[in-house]
Amino acid sequence: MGAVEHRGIDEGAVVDAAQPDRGDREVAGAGDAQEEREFLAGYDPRAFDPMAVTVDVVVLTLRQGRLHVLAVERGGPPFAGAWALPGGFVRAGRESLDAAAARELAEETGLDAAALGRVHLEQLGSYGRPDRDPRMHVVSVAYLAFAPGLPDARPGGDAAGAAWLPVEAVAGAWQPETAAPRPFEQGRRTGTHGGGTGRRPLPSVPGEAVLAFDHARILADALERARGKIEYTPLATAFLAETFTITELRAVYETVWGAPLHAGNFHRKVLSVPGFVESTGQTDARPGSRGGPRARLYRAGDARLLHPALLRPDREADIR
Amino acid sequence: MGAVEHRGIDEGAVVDAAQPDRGDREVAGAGDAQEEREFLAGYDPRAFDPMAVTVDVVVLTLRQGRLHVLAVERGGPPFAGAWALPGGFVRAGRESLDAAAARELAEETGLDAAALGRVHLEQLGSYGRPDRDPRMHVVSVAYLAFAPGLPDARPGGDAAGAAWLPVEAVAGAWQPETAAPRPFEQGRRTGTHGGGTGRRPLPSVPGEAVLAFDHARILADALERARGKIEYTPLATAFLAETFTITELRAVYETVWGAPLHAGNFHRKVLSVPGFVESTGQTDARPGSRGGPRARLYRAGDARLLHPALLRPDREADIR
DNA sequence: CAAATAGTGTCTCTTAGACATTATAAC
DNA sequence: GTTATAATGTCTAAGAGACACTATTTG
Repeated sequence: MGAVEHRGIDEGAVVDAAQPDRGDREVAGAGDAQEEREFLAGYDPRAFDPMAVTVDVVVLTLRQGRLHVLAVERGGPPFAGAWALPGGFVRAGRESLDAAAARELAEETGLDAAALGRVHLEQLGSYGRPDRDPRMHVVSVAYLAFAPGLPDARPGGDAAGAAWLPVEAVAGAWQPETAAPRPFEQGRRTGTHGGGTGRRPLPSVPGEAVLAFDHARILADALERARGKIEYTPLATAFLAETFTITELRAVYETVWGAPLHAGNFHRKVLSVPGFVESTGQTDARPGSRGGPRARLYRAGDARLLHPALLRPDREADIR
Repeated sequence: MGAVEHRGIDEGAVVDAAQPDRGDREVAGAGDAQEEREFLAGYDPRAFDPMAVTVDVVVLTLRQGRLHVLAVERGGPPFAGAWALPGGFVRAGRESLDAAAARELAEETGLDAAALGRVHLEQLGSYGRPDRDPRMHVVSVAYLAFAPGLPDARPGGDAAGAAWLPVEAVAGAWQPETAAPRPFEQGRRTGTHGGGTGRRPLPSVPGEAVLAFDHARILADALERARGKIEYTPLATAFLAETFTITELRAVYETVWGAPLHAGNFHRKVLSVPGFVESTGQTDARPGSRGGPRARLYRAGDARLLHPALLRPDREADIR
């Protein structure tokens, strides 16, 4: 993704010689249009191989100038004791995917409705390799959340523990081995991450947290989405309190992108994009600890897209 | 999605006062890490409310200078006789989501592996409102495909018919009522499209095709994704044959974006972006029917991202 | 010949980015 | 005073877009 999106890659691949083998189809009978009621009355939802649907949420926040992800310690098998993304099964027939993600987010963060109202939550993508969970075929719909500074994590639900992990300390997340777009799922499985076997991932560099299932892959995709998203939306403000300084906003970009930005140019750019931030007229109560004038305070503007977008530095290198 | 993604909006919302009610959690027992094997042996996948997972594919192509989407006529209930996106149930335990989408694509288009290799296929997003399918809670993982000119559609699988529908002729797809980002699913249901009740959608403007389920919403999201995707990737070439002229490429952009582009500037821009197209040294065998020089032929280059990206005209208007 | 199209050249305006400068505060 | 930071100004290069122009083909 380039300047104007010079934006993150969502996901993409070319079909590599799909092999359409015949199989079961679901729609039973060929009743008339009128008699759908009868059809539905006799419909047996358990006639298929069972599948489960979960939501997993990648909650990102900034703590001490570093990007952190919320992780839970699994209290039961599979992967008992391992770190995982917070998530859980969707309640069949009772909630939508978005509602399930919002519920998991609320449960695991322990935030009240007011605080949750400032959290950005969006769907990231779905992950459905048959072997990604050893119990059964589980399709996980991953969500991505941007949260402002939050209190220490506390276990919610069945989790044995919860913690904010620095994303650089998660194996395979910050710098995924594959700079290339994700290879088509059904094809080659040469990559090492993703826990493709459903077994516990192999130990990695000491000090690095290893995530259960394919959650390292999900986190890597989430980080790439986040990097792209703040280019063309004002969602970097979702990492900050209701009012913030331009310097704090710049710190968000520098942390998420992992690259320093020019303070002066960034400042002018942010103020020039319509609707990105609006002035509060206030100045920061706690001035810089090492001198300097009090910074002005801003709040998020009403724009939902940045135009022109911000440009991530040094994109030429990884274009191809 | 902006310039560099001035790119399409993927999806996003703010959690509006989620209501976390307690409920069943899935992970049974709290066995030791060592005994996962025993746990799995006694694991009953049917212990949950049943859910089904389908894939639906939005196959876009250009025919006679208009954007078309592949649709099938449903052969059985629900929505028997109505148009729908091609798709079907994922084979539990036997295929990944990507594989299921590729299989459906192959079945419904009838293309061979060679032709499929030129089709771009990517995951679009998942749709999981509990009432989107009257049979049961069905989560649909939607995929988006860009295909070059294809033969007439023919029914595959259980479909009663298949056709390429001009997207402007599909109710609620080309210009969705909500210019705003999709409202959070669990919240307000004021919109008219999506077939939220699970019943057959209400009749719309005569001559407009009405899609079953929430497929109009999926198609609308797919079109927005497509509009953004061709800004920062060279995937517009996926709509064309292996070799093409710059004018043909421009027609793709004009059709997908629904806006005319300046021929001269577009030409220079395309040739200036590294890796977008590469020359074949050939010229078009069939020159323009109304005069003019023979156009040079190009093929897709090796870039996966365009840098700098192409800019969609007139984005200022719909920023907020 | 006229008309239409492919491809290139020229100019202007906007923007990104490098860098300098001024102002304000802590020490 | 020195040092650090906030905020603004200046300059250059690149790119977008408007427009003009030439070349090549059909009829």
